[in-house]
Parts: sequence; structure tokens; C-alpha cells
Amino acid sequence: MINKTRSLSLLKKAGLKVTSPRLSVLNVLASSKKGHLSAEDIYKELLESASDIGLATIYRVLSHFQKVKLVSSLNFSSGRTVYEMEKGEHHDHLVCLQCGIVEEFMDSEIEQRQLNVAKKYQFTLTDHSLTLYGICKKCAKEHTRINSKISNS
Amino acid sequence: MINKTRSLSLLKKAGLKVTSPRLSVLNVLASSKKGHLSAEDIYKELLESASDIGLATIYRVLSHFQKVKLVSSLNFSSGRTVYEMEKGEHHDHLVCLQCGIVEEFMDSEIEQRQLNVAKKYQFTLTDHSLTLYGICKKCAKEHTRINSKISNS
DNA sequence: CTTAATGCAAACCGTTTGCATAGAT
DNA sequence: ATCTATGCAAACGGTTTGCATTAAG
Repeated sequence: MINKTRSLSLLKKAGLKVTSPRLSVLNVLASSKKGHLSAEDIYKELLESASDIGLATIYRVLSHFQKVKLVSSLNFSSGRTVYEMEKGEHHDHLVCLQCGIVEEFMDSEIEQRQLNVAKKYQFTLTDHSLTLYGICKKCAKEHTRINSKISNS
Repeated sequence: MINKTRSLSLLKKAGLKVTSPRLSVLNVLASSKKGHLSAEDIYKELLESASDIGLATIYRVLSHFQKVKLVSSLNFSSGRTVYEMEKGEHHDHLVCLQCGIVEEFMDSEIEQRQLNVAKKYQFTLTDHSLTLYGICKKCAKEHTRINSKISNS
């Protein structure tokens, strides 16, 4: 809801027709605290805002957005595809297997090494995906608390 | 077909009942030239060998194999899960987007860097997946040939 | 006015599950 | 004899598509 005008200008800049489903989806992606959302996440969020939008439309809007590089998609081990605003700078991801939170990171040494690997195997690199899975600090703390509860009982 | 006895001993070593579907699947995985196969790939290959096996069984066998660490599974961008024999040593993958060939590589500097990233973000790392996508040498050559054909016509 | 975008329901595709039967130990 | 593995078909979950309708330019 925050940036209706911003979304509008993003759409125009991308040369897309401005429709209310597109504005809505863009808004959710741009303003949701968790920056990585599945189509269904977006759908649910929009149902609450009384926006009358079909799930199929969300998929169509998202794939359209990908074509014009407004958003990009990621496949974590969950199976469902998640979408994030395209911020221009490349990054990789850390995913907490417990709470699902997603952090972004960039390590230029890793990037460089990947180029070397590709060169060595004579691949023309077009893309790569690196995801680290684990337990975030917060969940680890939770876990410790639970464990100590159990061992005390 | 090559290693029926080897497959048999692998199953026994893993403490699994020896059944013909299990032998068949293990054999295909162990002897196929392309070491990374989807459930359907295995299914098709076995249909040709006149083995009467159901696709559901293949999925069940594969997930059983994963539990006992005989095979591991990978999700590339294609959407379908592929399976490979577990060879013990960790490695990452290079995938050709044209012909689908999969190469394996290991770069200990990248591995080390990942640990550092996890530490920095205070994640307890449990797993990671790194896949490089591109065009392999062979396909690049093909491509050049086709391009020059087009520009000559 | 023309052409693209939407909603809905049905189709899809890879994978999983229920159930009755076959088979390994 | 027991208990697990199998085959089949039906169910599933995420995503895509066909078609009649609505709306943007």
C-alpha cells in the first residue's frame, strides 16, 4: 500500500500496461517485510487487502515481470518458486530451514572462483545458483531453549 | 546390467531387502553413462530392458536409497529431481542448458568461503547447493556451426 | 476501437499415497 | 508365517492454459 505511485512509475518505465493486478503484485513484493514470496503468499496477502485477483493472474503477472527484469525467481529446496524484486546487483542466498527467513549475501571471491571453474571445464557460464541452508541465529536460540527444557524435565 | 552382483552386495550392506526393482534401479544408476537421472529417465530405461516396474516403485526405491545414503538427489532449474550415486565426496555441479550434461566439480576455496559467510550471518550451516549453468564446449561448437550456416544462407 | 490482461475452471506434470497382492526373509 | 515391497490408479500441489469477458491505450 505504501508506494502506489512508485509501482506505477516502475510499470510505465518497463513499458507495461498499468492494471490493478499488476500494481497490487508489485506493491506486495516491494513492501512485504519478507522480501521473498511465493505466488500463493502474494495471493493470500492480496485476498486480505480485498483485492479481487486470481491466482492464475498472479502467475501471469510474475512471469511478465520477469521478462522485463522487474522481478527474479528462485527455487529453494521447498519446491515452490519464490520471487523477489530485482535490485540490479547479483547476490546469493542463505535460507533458514526452520523459519524460512532468507538472507542475501555476495562474496566476490566465490564469484571469481566460479568463473575459474567454468573456464576450466570449458563452459560458457550463463547463470548460477548458490544457496546455503541452515538454522538462523534466532531459531538456534529457540532450539537451545527447547532442548534445555526437555533435558530439565 | 553390468554389475548385478555389485548391486546385490550394496543392497545387503545397506541392510535393505533385495528385490528386483531395487536391483534394477541401482544398476541403471550405477551404469548409465549420464550419471544424473530423473525417476522418469530410469523408468524409461527399465521399460526397454523389459523389466516390469512401476513409476511409483521407482520413486519409493529412490527415496529409500536416499535414506540409507546410497543415492542423493538434486534439483536443477528444470524442475524435475535427478538422482546420482552417492560417492562419498562432496561436489557441486555444472549443467549444460542445451544438452543437459552434468559435470561435477569441487573447489575447496569456495567451500571455505561458504563457511565464512555462514559464520558472518550467524547461520548454522547444514547444507548448500551450488550449480553453474551454461553451455558446454560441445554445444558451443554446435552453436557456432549453426550460426555460420544461417549467416551463409 | 483494438489488442492485451483478467478470472475462472479445467488441464498439466512431477510426485505421493491407499489399497489389495506378491514376494523376501 | 510375517511383514515389507510392489503395481495400479487415484490424489496431490504447484503451475499453466483455453476461453469468454473486461479494461487499457
